[in-house]
Amino acid sequence: MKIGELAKQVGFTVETIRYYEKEGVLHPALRDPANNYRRYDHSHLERLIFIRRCRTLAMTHDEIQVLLQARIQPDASCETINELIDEHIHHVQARIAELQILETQLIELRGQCRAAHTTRDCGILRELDHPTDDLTEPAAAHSHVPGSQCGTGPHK
Amino acid sequence: MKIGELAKQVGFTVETIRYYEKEGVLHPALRDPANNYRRYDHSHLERLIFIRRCRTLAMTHDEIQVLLQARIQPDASCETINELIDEHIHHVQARIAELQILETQLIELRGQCRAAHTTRDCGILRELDHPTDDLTEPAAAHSHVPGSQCGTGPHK
DNA sequence: AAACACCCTGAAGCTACTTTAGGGTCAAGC
DNA sequence: GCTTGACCCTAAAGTAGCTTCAGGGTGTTT
Repeated sequence: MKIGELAKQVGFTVETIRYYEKEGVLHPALRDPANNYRRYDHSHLERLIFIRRCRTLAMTHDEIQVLLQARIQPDASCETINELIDEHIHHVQARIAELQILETQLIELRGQCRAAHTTRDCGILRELDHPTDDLTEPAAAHSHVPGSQCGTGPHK
Repeated sequence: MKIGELAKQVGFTVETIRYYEKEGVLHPALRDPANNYRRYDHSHLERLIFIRRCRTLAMTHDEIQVLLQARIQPDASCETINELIDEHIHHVQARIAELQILETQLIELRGQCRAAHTTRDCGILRELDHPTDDLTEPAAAHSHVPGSQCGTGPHK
């Protein structure tokens, strides 16, 4: 199977798959001696599906590496895995909580200016200029689950 | 006021303030001719507090630039501002919804392995290996409010 | 005069990719 | 046999919003 075919089957772009190889998340493919094209088999496909599932669950490459490592040690305890998932759930929950606070603040801010008039009289700007509540930490500061401005592009 | 003093007052690091100047978010400071140190006055402080408030609300630098621009055109309509905030609220809400789906999926996954045993029998790994539900898009794909792996470091 | 806190610059690192630039391969159609 | 278009390759730079590093000057205190 060539890389384009594999990409189609797992729902990554060709570039992403090559990137994964470079980063060591995916084992290097064998090359066709005739043209240097990468050749993939079923094991690559399985591994990529695994990786895709993990990314869908918003795990980092580090976390995925831990899981992939565990996967090839069938006799080891799976406690590490359970802990990893638990921690990850906590990250996600923390991020949700942060964003909900953010949502509340934004809605309140929006309420400062219901009708459109000049910026001079805009309650939103006024509020941003002279915060009534204290300067809290930026919302995205401490979670590994991101805050508000990173993942712009699509995956395919 | 020197940069360290300013940093302390607004809650950014010195490096962040220098970065903002380089990026054009903050106007360049005057320099002390004796030692080339940056000198700040009250207007810089106000502007930085404004920026900090916006970042706390998880706005991008582009969004902040729009607001800063509006702030110096007191006779213009503030409709742009209202729309910007509305859109931003939608981004945040979309992100929350995505993360809540993610949370559900993770908790269900976690439920596949309640007791610690060998990885061979770990329900979590089994589930990741052979996804029962279809391969959906990664959770962070389409929102400008990030998904799960960007904002690692603290702000101060 | 040494120690230490503070200031400066420019460049690289971070995450997980995407985009760009420049070029080779292969099958089909004229 | 030659072009067209789909596919493959690499290396490097760009994305967002900083942080960290390397290397060096300034200023106050002891």
